[in-house]
Order: sequence, then structure tokens, then C-alpha cells
Amino acid sequence: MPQKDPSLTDLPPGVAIAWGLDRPSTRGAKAELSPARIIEVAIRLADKEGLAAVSMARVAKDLGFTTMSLYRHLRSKEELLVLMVDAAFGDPDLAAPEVGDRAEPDWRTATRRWAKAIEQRYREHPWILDYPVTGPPASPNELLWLEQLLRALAPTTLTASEKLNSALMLANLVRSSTRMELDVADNDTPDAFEAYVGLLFQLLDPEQHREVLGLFSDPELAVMEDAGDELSFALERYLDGMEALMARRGSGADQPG
Amino acid sequence: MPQKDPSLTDLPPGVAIAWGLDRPSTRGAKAELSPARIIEVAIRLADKEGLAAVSMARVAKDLGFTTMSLYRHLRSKEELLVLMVDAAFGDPDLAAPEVGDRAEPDWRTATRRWAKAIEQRYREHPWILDYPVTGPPASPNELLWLEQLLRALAPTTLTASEKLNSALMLANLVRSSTRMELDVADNDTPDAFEAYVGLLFQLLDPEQHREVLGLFSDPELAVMEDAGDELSFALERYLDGMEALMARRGSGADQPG
DNA sequence: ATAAACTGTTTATGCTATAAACAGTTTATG
DNA sequence: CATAAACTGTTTATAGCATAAACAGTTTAT
Repeated sequence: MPQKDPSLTDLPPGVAIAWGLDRPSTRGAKAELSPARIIEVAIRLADKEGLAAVSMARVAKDLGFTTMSLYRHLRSKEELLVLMVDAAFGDPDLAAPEVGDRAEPDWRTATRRWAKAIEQRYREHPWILDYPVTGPPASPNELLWLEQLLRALAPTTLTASEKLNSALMLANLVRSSTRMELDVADNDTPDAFEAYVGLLFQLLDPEQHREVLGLFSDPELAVMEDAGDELSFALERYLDGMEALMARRGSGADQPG
Repeated sequence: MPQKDPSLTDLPPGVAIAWGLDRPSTRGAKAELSPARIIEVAIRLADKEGLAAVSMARVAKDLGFTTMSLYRHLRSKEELLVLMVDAAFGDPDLAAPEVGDRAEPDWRTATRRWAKAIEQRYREHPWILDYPVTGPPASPNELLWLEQLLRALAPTTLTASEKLNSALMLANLVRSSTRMELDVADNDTPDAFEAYVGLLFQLLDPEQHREVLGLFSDPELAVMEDAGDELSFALERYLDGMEALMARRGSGADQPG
């Protein structure tokens, strides 16, 4: 962990490394390990066995080093996790098709595209969803994703704080929808769903829980016609909501919250 | 942990206890401890020192018993957490004012009321937000909250699966908005925000991150005029979106997602 | 040549959840 | 009534966790 500049020491975990602020060391034995190698192996492990399997000891073992060797390159496990998540998000190369389709997409299309793209990353590395969001993004790829979303919203008439709020909510929406879809995909055999509903009917008071029971008795639900499209549904609702705000704004009208 | 009925053993953690399915034991020494007492002390601890402070050893110590004594009443720490969360949500006594204001509120008002009420519970027990949502609700109070939300949505023209999707998304929306607001309230001195923005300007390439930098330079943001109202903003957007769907539905028109 | 800076290992600490065995207590059953 | 079953709480023990501290070896700047 080469770090002479003391100002780097008190940056949030992962920031210094993710941004390449730690200058390479000149003295000392040449390192066999590196943050990048550690992160790569840790991500492979998380992909295969989930985030719970990622311990410092296990990652080190997979690398063929001792546990403590990792601490020469990472300040803490927290730092490892931050860097794993950022690397797993990766660069959002939403390369606009330059030739042929030269028209800028409207903000809804661009936002939808963004949502599907980040959903894909969640599906490739579902364990990202097990790492709780701490605060505003400070790592390179997360900021690139935010940038892309803000570019999608740029043509709108939203104010700055409306844009920021919307962007954060859209990110949350994709995150929680995808989490729900993956949870369901993991646990829901047809049996499990029926077992759940059966349990509800056993436990719930039909009077006190009439809506819940009514809903789960609805034949439409059993068909699960739109299963796996919770994201689209939620997204379109939210986009409609943004559009309604802009329409009100555009027509000069204004209404209290 | 009195449990003779073996069918109770393989219910999800917390379900048997939360629903009072474990019949009281007749033989044996009378218990000094009980799930309720343990949960109560654990919640007090979490309220004061956060969820991270809640270990079996610490809870037992606060109770004046040995660590292992807890396992006579709870099958695992997971079970304790499930029961803590359900107890912390509590009963949603959204008592409709019976006299005088006898008019049923419209669905938007009712939903808004629900959202503010559950937000209040999050604020009283912020550590609920640190416990990840696992699957569909199966504990009594969580189901009561779901019931109340479904009652708010009952008068709408949404289909069953649209209602369920909307309810789950509204729950997610309140959860993540409140989490954001609390995170900000915890960490954001004016200094911290400026430090964050300063860091961004140091690290980001003005070309590659023009929208992010532009946004954070916007004087409107610095004022933080709508700080602490992320929930209302997101909620009204989503409600508008639901309304737009119903309007389209009502006018017979239909559009592809 | 020497000292500084770095890498990786060994050893150790204190925390975590929880399994297993045991002692004591109450009650249902012979 | 005696005994066995069922329960409660304690003691002891284990395996895992993150990470601090000391140490040995290596490379390079001085």
C-alpha cells in the first residue's frame, strides 16, 4: 500500500485506489499482488458463491497468499467491497450508434436504455445488490453511470435538483426492481408461491386482511403474466410521472405538492 | 423454545413466534425470558446504538442472562432480526377519523397518508433500513401495512398485478427515499457537502463528466431548498405516473411500453 | 554502505454465531 | 408417589471473522 501523501489517507475507502491517486512505489520489493488482482479474484468469487463467501481469508487463499498480505494493498475489507462494486458496474459504454441512426434519442428512450443497461450489470453481478448503498457516488464508474443518466435527462425542463432527485430515484427504482425480480427467480418454484399463499390463507384473518387475501386469490396473479417485468412497469410509471410534471410546468400551471 | 409440532419447525424464521403458533409449554421450569422481552431489549439497543451493536452476546448482557439463554427462545439471530423488524414497524393504526370527516379519502390522499405513516416508523427505528428486505412479507405487521396500502389502492382501476406491483414499488420508494434523507441528515454538515463537491471537481474530467459537474455547480443545489423532501418529490412523481396509466386506461386508449 | 520504504508472513487478539453437554425445575404419567 | 419427559438456563467449546503488531526479506535512494 504505497501511500506517502498523507492527504490520501483520509479519503473515503477505495477512492484513492480507484482513481489511481496512489503513486507507484520505487523502493522495496516489487509487489506480486495488486489491488486489481485482488479485486478480480474477489469478484470471481462473489459471482460464483455470493458476497457472503467473500472473506479476506478466502480471497487470499484463492490468490495463493496469506490473509494479511491483502492488507498491504487494501486498507480494509470495506475498501475491497467498494472497489469490487465499482469494478463490477464497469464503464457504461452506452455507445450511441453513431452512423445511420444519428438522431439523438428522446429523454425517455435514453433513460430506458440506461435502465436496461444497468439492470444488465446487476444481473451479471447480483451480489452488488447485497452491498448497501452508503451515500452519494464517489467512485469512477458509479459517477460515469450517473453522468450517463444525467445526460439522458439533460434535454428535459427539470430543474437541477429535480434532475438529481429523479436520477437518484431512477437508480433506486432499477435497483429495487431488479432485486425483486432476482429474489423471485431464486426462490420461486410454482410450489414456493403456492406455499406462500397457502400460508397466508392459514394465518390471516379474512376480515382484517381482505385486500391481501383478495389479491392473492386473484386468478390473474397466479398466471404471473407479467412476471419478470416489474422493472418496466415501475419505470414507465415513474417516467409518466416525470412527464406529467414537465407538462404541468410547460403549460405554465403549477400545483402544490 | 417450546415447539412440539414439527410442522412449525420449518416455517420461515420468526413466523411461528410472530403469529403465536408455538403453544406455551406445560412441563419444565417456568421461563424468565421470552421472545417478547428479548425483542424489546434488542430494539432498545438498536435504537440507541444501531443494528451493528445488536449481537446475541450484547442483547443477553443487557438482559442479564448468558448468551446461550437466548437460543432457548429464538432459533437464530436471523429470527431475532425478523421479529425486531416486525415489532418495530408495529401496527399501522391509520385510524380513519370516524366522526365529522366521514368521507373516504381518494386513493392519492390515502396512499400519501400511508407513505408518511411508514416513513415515520423508519424515522423512529432507522436501523430497519439496515436490515435487507428478503422476500414477500410474511410477518403480521408487515402484512398489515401491505393491507393498508392495498386498501388505499382498492378504489383505483388497476388490475391485481398492477396493484401488487405498485404497492411493492411504493414501499420501495418510501424506503429508499427515507434512507437517502437519513443518510444525508447523518453525514451532511455544510462542510461535508462542499468537501464532496470539491473532491468531484478535483477528480472528474470536465469533459467526460460535464453533466455531473454542471449539476453540482448549480447554485440552486447549494441552497438545498427542497432538502428533506426527496420522499414527497418521488412519491408525487410515482402517483402521477399511476394516474396517467389509469387515465389512459379510462379513455380506452392503450399504448405499448 | 547504510537507511528508508516496501512486501509478504507469522503470530496473536477479540469479536461473532452457535453446537453440545450438563444441572436444575416443573409437570404429566406410570 | 415415583419416574420420565420436557423445559430453562449455564458452561464449555469450536470455527469463523477482521485486523493489529512484530518480523524477515528485498529493493532503491542517499
